[in-house]
Amino acid sequence: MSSEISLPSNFIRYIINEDNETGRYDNTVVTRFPPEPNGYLHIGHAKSICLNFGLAREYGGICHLRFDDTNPGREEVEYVDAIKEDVAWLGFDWGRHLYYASDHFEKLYAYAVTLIRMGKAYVDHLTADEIREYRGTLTEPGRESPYRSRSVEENLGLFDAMRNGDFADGQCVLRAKINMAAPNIVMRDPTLYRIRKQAHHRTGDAWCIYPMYDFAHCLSDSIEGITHSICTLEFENNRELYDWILDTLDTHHPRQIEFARLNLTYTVLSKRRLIQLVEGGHVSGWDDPRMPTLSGLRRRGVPAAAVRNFCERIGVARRDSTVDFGLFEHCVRELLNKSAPRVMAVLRPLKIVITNYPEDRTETLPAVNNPEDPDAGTRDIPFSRILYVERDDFMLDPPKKFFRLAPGREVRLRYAYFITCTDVITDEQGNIVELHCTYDPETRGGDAPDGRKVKATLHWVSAAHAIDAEVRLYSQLFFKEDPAGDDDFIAGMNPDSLEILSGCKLEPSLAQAEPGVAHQFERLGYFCNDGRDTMPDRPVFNRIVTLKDTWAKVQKTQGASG
RNA sequence: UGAGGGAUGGUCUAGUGGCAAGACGGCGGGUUCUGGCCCCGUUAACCUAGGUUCGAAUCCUAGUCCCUCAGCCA
Repeated sequence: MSSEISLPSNFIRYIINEDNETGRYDNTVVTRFPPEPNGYLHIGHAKSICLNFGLAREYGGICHLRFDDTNPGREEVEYVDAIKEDVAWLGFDWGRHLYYASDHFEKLYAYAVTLIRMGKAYVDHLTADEIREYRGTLTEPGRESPYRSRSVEENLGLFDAMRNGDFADGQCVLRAKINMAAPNIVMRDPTLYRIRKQAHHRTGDAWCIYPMYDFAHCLSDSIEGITHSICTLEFENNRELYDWILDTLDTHHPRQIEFARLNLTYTVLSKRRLIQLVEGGHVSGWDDPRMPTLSGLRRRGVPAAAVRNFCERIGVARRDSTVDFGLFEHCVRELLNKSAPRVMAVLRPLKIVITNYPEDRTETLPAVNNPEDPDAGTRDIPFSRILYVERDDFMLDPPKKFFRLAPGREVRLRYAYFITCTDVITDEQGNIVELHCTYDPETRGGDAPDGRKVKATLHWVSAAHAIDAEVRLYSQLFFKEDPAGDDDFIAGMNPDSLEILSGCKLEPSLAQAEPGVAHQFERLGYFCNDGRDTMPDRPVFNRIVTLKDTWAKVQKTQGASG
């Protein structure tokens, strides 16, 4: 933890510091990450996870993982398991502090009974539609339910009957008795319990009434001894009810603090839209490498540390904001540049024959594994007469700033020799099928004894030794910066977000590449073996992120001006 | 137009009455056996109008714009 750079503060730390100064929570910090197990975690959740676990660690406190499982109709163990896996992958440990709101059901029920006894809650037989009508509008007060003045005894009996299953779904609910004219609509006698005759993934058939979020969340926080209950901005209006319930019940009262959720350019982060992508078959699943889900990022090859760094960089505030996706890519590159071993791979092969190199000869040449990490050592790569280079690295009629291979031009093959292009072989249609080059034996290893310079260094692979692979190139799923702003956001999808390349040529060392471990394909980007689709005879690699490409930028401006 | 929030370079975030700072991006340069990394330089902001103050991004007043809320979802 000593390697941490000092970060700018944020408003939450101010609040905690203040609480520590006044001794409000006895100088302890207990936070929690409270996902509902009804979907997969995405990078927006990562912000919350890093915040909650990070603050707890920073202040010497603890952070609970609590599943907010109060709605049996939409929650499943599959999601519970996936969420645990994702949080652990991100690098956080909840230790023995794993909870479920459903753990607290019995206590929650007792609290509800207490509320009834205090005359602060009642069983309402209005239908859902009627409750909506009675609620009023943003500008008009609501009306009181005719069932609002039932006696405590009657309410006690009715609530007991609700629990016993004497009523059908929707027949009645338990409501808090607060104020139907409250300017904050959340306070107009909110529903506390509803009837759901459905099996719950943990409590089975033990219950047929389930607490609503507003009731379960504050009390779960209270029961678990949470001090700072950090949530997103849309719960701001609910804070008044959070406080009301805990004040009325006069029990441990955590402080709810809201922050702005993460938005990212060119991506959607709402659960609803993510589900649409999966169920509509627009992606291959929750862990499609183009998805902003943690499982997608993991499969793509993004290191957890890069996600954590990103979450630190973006900060925490109360204003709505949209982070440039470029910042995320920067964090991924920054980390991978330091850690990823370098290899050579040719994605779009162009055959090269070194005409003055002996046909039966093969030699091995040492290559640096990671210039950023001297301890990474070197490896040997085979060189022979027939090679592949990248098609993009040759141009018949190169423009001004193109430094790579062209007829008559000399370039360096990385860690190998200088070569000069002597002939361009084309087919009947005029397509370039191969290049003939000569090499300078004096330049072995990549330096010319006479000190002559060359403007480009190309990556290459020996044809006879290359591994064939499929490589998947990913780019943004959406064209628009704000895809969610469209009614039909599916129409805004980028049809070329996945490009599959086959017949790619990899250097032999990649035969041992472990799934999910990133390598830099020199001059191209960071890639990793896809653990799911790789077959023994057909490796599949995912592109995690490209390298920055100033040549592409030059090309773009040249294209724009001419 | 009820209530609750929010407005600082293109983007994100600091600032808590005393020189508006950092990161990403952009632009220019250096270095380089990766057009990568690294290094140097540069660009560019306090929503508006008043007020308090020696001094205001910060405090006060008024306004403008944006977000959230009318689930038996969370």
